[in-house]
Amino acid sequence: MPELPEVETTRRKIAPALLGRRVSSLATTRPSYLFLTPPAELKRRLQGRTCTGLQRLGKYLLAELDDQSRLLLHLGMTGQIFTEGSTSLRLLSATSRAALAPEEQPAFTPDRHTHLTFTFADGGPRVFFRDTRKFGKVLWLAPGASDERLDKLGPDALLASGQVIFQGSRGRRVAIKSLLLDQSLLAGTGNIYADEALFRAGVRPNRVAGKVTRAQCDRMAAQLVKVLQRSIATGGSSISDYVAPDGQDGAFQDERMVYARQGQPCKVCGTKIKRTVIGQRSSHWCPKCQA
DNA sequence: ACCGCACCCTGAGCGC
DNA sequence: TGCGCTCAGGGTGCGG
Repeated sequence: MPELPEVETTRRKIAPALLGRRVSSLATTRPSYLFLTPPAELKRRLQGRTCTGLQRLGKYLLAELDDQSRLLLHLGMTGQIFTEGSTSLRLLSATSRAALAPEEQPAFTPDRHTHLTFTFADGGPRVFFRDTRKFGKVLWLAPGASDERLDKLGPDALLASGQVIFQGSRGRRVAIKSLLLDQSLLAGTGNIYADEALFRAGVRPNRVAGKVTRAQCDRMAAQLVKVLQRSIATGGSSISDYVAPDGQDGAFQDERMVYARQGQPCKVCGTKIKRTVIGQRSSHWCPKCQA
């Protein structure tokens, strides 16, 4: 689910439900891949704490706590953070959703994929962290502690510049698409928006990074920023407050030019959109619009 | 330093 | 209905 726009949307949505509320207890699932801090320690560290700030670093969320410690969260591929009582339709499969009338929305109860359940001292709505594939991450950071994951992040993708991409790409033989996904170059770019930015910049995803011109880098940076901002404005590609009864996805869905549109006509020139695999990620592009 | 690839895990959708 | 296969918005760690 989450690239920069989805994580930012999550941050904005969840912040009001988190800030200033004291955690009375934390429930977790069993120790697993996603717990970089073991569940038992996590409970100990977070009980009694109050969240004083929530920031986004690339695709990471970093919660600041009242004892100066911090909680690092990553949503991986399928992570979701949401409050009790928010619509739970998007937690169900598309087929389950379609079968339900709006008034039949079931109340969400933590299931085996709900790895964190925050209960607050004020007795208000709980906050859940759910991740079916467990590619997400949960890490508690002691006051003043740093983490290599954060240290190696490049500048935020919303601040992308042609200069950064140009310099970072010199001498590199990887595909430019792979470079755009490198979080140490720019933090926050993911598979959808890399493809969308490359289309809008008119650059083929498999171009050797070191051969991309300065002018192309300028276009890629400008289009990346534009597409990310636009997606944030529409609430991201799949995370949104409102999910139509028919199970329709997020608003940015309709604005995608290439991602997951293989075989369909290019919205600009009508040529069939191609799909190829670059760096183990599916890539979508127009053979005519992208040189 | 760079590069390509295996791997972490679960579920949906498809063809047979 | 079930089986086997492919696919999925991410990141790490390994060997060459």
